[in-house]
Amino acid sequence: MEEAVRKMRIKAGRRTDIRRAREEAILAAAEKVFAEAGFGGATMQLIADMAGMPKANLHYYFATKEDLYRRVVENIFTIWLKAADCFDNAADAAAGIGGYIEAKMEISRRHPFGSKVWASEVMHGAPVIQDYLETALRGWTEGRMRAIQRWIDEGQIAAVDPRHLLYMIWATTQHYADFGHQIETLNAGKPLTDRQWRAAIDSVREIILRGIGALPPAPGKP
Amino acid sequence: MEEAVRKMRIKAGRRTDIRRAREEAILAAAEKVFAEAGFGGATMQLIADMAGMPKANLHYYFATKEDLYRRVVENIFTIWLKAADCFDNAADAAAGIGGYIEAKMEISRRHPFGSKVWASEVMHGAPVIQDYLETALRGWTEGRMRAIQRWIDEGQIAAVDPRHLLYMIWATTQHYADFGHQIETLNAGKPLTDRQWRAAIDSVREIILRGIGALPPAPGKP
DNA sequence: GTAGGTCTTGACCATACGGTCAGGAAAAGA
DNA sequence: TCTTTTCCTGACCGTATGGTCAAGACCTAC
Repeated sequence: MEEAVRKMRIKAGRRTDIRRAREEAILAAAEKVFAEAGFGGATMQLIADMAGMPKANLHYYFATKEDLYRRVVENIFTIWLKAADCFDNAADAAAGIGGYIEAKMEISRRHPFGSKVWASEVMHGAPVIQDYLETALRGWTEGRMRAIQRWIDEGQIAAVDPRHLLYMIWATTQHYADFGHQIETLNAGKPLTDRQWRAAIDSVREIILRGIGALPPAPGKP
Repeated sequence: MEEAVRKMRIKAGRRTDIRRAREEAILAAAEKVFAEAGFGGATMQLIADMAGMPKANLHYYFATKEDLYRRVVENIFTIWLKAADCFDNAADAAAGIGGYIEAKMEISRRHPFGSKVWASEVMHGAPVIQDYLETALRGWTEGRMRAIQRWIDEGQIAAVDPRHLLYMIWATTQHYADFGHQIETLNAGKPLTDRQWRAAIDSVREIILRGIGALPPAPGKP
């Protein structure tokens, strides 16, 4: 193949099937290992074993451990931001915020490893994605805060601080992934069942929505 | 000094002043380094530098890195559990839960490093404090859940799931420590002021208390 | 003062880790 | 089939790390 053609291919983002499959396998293994051991505790050998290939092959696809880690974190961030869709296309405050809570709980359930990697990255001062925090995340946050403020102005919800409402949603939903081990231990050592997940989602949504006055007060109270 | 006297001294917990001071200095440095770099990323050299002593001296007081780490985690856990006092000596549900939220927010503010170490430990599967989770934490949790259930039965708060209420409190309050860097970034890169901390605490307490029906619905709403 | 303990520390060691590389296998064009 | 490119991998390397140790400094009780 001519050099020019190869470059065009890469530029067009059309890599070999092999390359795509291998990169995905490595990224999946890396996500798990980084989540379970942290960046410092993770080793290329562990990731290679989990991906079922020799260590040298990892360095063929990803130059350094940092590169691999960065790709993992970027993937998570993308998923994280995408959950915002439920926020925007909502009819009212209860649907918007409730849908967002549900979406984030679903992420915690489906991508526990990714959530942990993200948490770890932020906890350690966001050494590799500080720029994302300052641009994408800041912009996203300001947009949602405006949306919440609009709902407040319209009288749909109580006059809470939109910022702290967002933090509470993030914290609570991600807790079910990041502290999943603790939750499991407190659940007789067993992972949450479908029914228990449903109960968790409903509890979280109910308390928060009622907390911001988007639901009528609980019945059966004096 | 005779061997017997020395042993009595140690048994009585009365070590040398020097020993106590050094151990404290090392523990403080270790807490910070473990929080910022994770267990795997932390090095004994870094901790030694931060504590202002040569690395070999660390190993004189703490046999291994694991020992040192375990001591740090145990210290945190103690603080963590002690916050429960506000829970027990409360006149009613609003005071009990509100006080607990306030206490946990204060911990997040005063011990951000410890909170991060704890979060990191649990996120990675609690390799060194699994026994604590299964004994002390489980017992503590069950006790508080009973207290909450009693408040529900007495009609003081709505019929929420006590377990998920506790998780929400833990998640939200610890978020201000564990994700402090993200919060700071979203606060124009500046740490929260006293006033902002006050607003955060009030927001959290208000939303949660109203969410469980321990506060009257927000005023000024249709 | 001095004996017997505690504390300090530079030098050292074995290991494990991230990363490299050369050379071969496999696939993709021509 | 022959050539070119991509993919694979065992062996290897320099370095950083956790941990050791022996020798000395420093206290403290008598």
